[in-house]
Amino acid sequence: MNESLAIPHLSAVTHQALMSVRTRFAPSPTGYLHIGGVRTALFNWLLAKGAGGQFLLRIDDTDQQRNVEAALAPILHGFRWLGLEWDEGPEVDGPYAPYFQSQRSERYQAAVEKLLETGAAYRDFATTEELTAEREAAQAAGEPFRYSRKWMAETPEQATAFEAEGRQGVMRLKMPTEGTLEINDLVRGTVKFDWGREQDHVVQRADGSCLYHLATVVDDHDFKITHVVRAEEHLSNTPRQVFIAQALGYPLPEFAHVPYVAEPGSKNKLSKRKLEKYLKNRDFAALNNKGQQIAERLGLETSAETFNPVIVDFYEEVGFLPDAILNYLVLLGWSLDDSTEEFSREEMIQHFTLARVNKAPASFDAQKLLAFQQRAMNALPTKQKVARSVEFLKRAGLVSDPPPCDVAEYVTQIVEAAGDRITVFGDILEFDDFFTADDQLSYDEKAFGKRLVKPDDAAELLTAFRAKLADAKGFDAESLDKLLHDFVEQQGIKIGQIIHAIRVAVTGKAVGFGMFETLAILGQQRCLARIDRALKLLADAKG
RNA sequence: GCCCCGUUGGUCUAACGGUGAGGAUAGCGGGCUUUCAAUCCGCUGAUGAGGGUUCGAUUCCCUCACGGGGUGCCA
Repeated sequence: MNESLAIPHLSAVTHQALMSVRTRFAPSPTGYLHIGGVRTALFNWLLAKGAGGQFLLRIDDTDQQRNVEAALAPILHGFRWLGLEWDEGPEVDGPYAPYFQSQRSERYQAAVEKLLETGAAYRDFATTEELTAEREAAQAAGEPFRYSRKWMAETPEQATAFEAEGRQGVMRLKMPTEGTLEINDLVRGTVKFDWGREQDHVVQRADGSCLYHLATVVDDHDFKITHVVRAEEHLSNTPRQVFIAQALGYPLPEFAHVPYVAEPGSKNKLSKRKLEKYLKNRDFAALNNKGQQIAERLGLETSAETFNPVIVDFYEEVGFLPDAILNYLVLLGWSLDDSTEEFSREEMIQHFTLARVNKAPASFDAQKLLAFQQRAMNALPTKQKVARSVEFLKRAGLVSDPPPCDVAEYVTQIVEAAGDRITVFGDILEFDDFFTADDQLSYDEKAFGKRLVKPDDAAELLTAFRAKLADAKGFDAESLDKLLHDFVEQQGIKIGQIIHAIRVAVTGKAVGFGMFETLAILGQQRCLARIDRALKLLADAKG
């Protein structure tokens, strides 16, 4: 063994340990997890996992909301459901706890004091009115606003004097007045800013509470974040954060500003507040309706504000597969090449790079999401499809809980016959006719009219076919296929003249999957019972 | 107003300065069929505008338009 082999190996390990990639996502506890936020979080997660590093969750609750815990729970739940586990953060903690900004005030206070000491910040006593006046004057003069620092207190004497006037002091950054800042953004490349255009931002209010920009810089440093990957709306905020970091003597993290996820069919940022507008988008509305229908069958108490395709909970309730959502989302702003579309979790981790993240926002496309879901669902083994479908059936009250012992077998037949008609697990509920008692089956009025009432020979044919069914020896799909075809030949009719009537009679619906599978699954007794009932209803209808 | 970022079919995207601008999804037409779905075959559809640089521009530069962000004691 020679040394030249051993040494590089060792140093590579050391290097990796030192340079361990740490990323974070910083949600505010708003009570729900936004799909656009998840996409940004996913990029962070992928970057960290791909480098063997850590992904952390930090809670931006500087606003001190009253019920942080309740508002945070759905967010954490959403991350877990998607399988975006965090290495450090709420509930799992970690070496740099606490991970809640509301609990880190002392850290921010210490930073403010240091900024003051080094002259990077100053106490300011301007009133809101005075600042507004300055702003308006600058605007009237057509000049960019820059605070005059008239009420800046650089000595304790000055501060005392201002306080004597009844003024309250805040802490402001003393920003450079000239020069340029160049940052090398991992997505956007070199971006230049003019220091002279930056404001003396407030970092601490009169009541001692600190603002976001200060807090985020301190936290990212404390948590040893190496890559700040966030939405592009923060790009313009970066200079002030760089200033704070440098003033505190922190090394700068890498920055990557990723585009936001846009509204369906537009380039506006996707927001939870404009749902009404999105519902005018056909595809978005279709997805939403699908969800609402499933929710209704499940008996969920939903409202448009808390249950819609912008919110991650929606997908869980309706029965999407997390991997399908991630696969769709990763392609919203990132691509590997000109043709690869399908990625497992591991493949995403393996291939993701910031260099191939797009600069332009990408619109949320409900149809394409559904297409990814469809594909993932088709690839799922029947056994898993059945297990999840049974859960949904139980929740909808269509099978009792605990289910009868043969439920899995029964549902397996349905799932297999349904094939790709099941896009999300909630779709199983559309086949409720397999789970209702024969004398409770409800008939679609339109279908009943068109296929049973209207054709003059419906009752006659159905009665004749019922007799055949009653005598049937085998009741599997293949035998039934033959049975019906023989019947049709005997009667000298086309199959279309009877098969729709049969479908409506036994399922109550105009559409469904293969007729023979349907009959076979229901079994002889139930088919006969349902046909009898349909014939009776038909007779009543014809009066 | 000023500063920063962006702009390829409806949508997501690909294209060392040299491709018939490729793929996906959607749409349309047709076949198959007992309905729906699926499937098969075929088709429509894009480089925001204008100037440069270049033998050659989606790609580089400038101007404009449009969209987004910042200019907050919001995050």
